Amino acid sequence: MNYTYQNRCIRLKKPPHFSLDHIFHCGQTFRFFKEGPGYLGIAYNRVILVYETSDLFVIDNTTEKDFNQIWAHYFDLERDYAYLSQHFSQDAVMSEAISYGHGIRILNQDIWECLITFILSQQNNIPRITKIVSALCENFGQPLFYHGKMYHAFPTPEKLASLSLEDLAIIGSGFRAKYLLEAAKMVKNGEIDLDAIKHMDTAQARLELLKIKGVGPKVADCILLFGAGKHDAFPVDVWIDRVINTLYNKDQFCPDLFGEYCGIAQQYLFFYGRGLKIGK
DNA sequence: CACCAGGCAAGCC
DNA sequence: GGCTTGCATGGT
Repeated sequence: MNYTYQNRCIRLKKPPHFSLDHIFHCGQTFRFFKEGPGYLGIAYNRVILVYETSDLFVIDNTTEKDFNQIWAHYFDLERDYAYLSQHFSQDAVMSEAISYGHGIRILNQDIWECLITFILSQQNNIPRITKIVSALCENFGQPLFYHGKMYHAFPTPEKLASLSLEDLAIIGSGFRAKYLLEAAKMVKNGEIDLDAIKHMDTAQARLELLKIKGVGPKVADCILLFGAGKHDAFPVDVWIDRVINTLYNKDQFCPDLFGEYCGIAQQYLFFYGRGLKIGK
């Protein structure tokens, strides 16, 4: 990949179909926040500051090694979104959705973080999910420092498994707290092997995730798509359901319409449906 | 006040 | 198997 590196800062030519605003506002991650010209975020126990210009994508506070081992994959830079956009656009609704949400990419996030944040997402709204995840990290995550300011990593399974319901009350997650603790214990004691799940085929990985209380079909699909690199997972939430009912013939709609990358198509449909309040 | 939020588990039939 | 109901909390 063609980039320059100087002063803990990676600069590369902005990939086609790349928009930080849309990447961070489509509800896939809850750990990036608008700051100055770009976004400050925490992932993989690191703080980064990212921004884009008309022709550059810049990642600050990193190293060449981290860029190559973490961030290039995190931002899905190796994938040909131009081809995918063109492919999806054969469908008229998708063509509109892609135009509306141009530049969305599916981030490759840590699967443990996805498991917990999407358990928290059920029957909840995005601003409040963000608030709860922030409280979770601030109270139980390892401190990280950037420009003299303190941030927090996502808490480990071991840390979360060591907590009680009373400890967790402070994050205000309501009835979901018991699911969090149980999930953390299953990961800690090896009953659930998240790394193994990433190497299973999608159907088998899904069955594994469904063993966790608080993880149903929709949350499992979000974990598969955002945390396990399973781009054929197609999460159906209230917005996708409205889009299908409003803009497609419900009886005929099938995710396979978009093939092995239907999960990426889903993200465009979600952003489009939610943004325009389609079907509401 | 009622209603909703990137659903799910448990209880019914 | 499918259908219904309760669920914590905060925002509108």
